[in-house]
Amino acid sequence: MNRLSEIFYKQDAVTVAEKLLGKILVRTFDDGTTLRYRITETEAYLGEEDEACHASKGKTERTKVMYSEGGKVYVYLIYGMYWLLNVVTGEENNPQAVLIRGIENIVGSGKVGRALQMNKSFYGEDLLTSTRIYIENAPETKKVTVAPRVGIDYASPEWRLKNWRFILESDSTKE
DNA sequence: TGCACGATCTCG
DNA sequence: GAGATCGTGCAT
Repeated sequence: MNRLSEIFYKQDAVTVAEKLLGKILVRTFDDGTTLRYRITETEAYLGEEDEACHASKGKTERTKVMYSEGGKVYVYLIYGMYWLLNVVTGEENNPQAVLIRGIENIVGSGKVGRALQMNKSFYGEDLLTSTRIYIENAPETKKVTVAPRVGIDYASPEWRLKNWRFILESDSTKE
């Protein structure tokens, strides 16, 4: 096992979002089944100033985990139906997170949450110590495409147009 | 205590 | 193009 370190998660969300591409998301279930997927698409949400970030509304029951130091899981229910998986990044009291939008063969944040059977019990889960979900290191990747984030039309152009969505093209593992 | 809405997906 | 479906946040 080669689990990503606390140092990795303490970087800012934009950096972590790009570096997470190609890393291995590991999910182990109660029956011992383990799923391992390469992360293929992410989005960064950076601080209270970022109008697209849930923390732009300040610290609430839902967003408080983003105020902890990097390495925690932030999950939330969207449209009453899908649990979206995020990774908290940065230092304590600097609310940031990276949304996992896609993993191998599963494109779409809602589908990722469903495939990994996310639920509220994962809120605040520690990726550094958890046995049921964590992320393993993997070689750096190339051919990363950037694009604006999705589903945040409510944000002003300054934030809506930032290229904080990162997509790993297929066959782009370095070496 | 109530109500509007959302970092989505699927079907038609 | 619209419906499914419900916790959260803020107004009442």
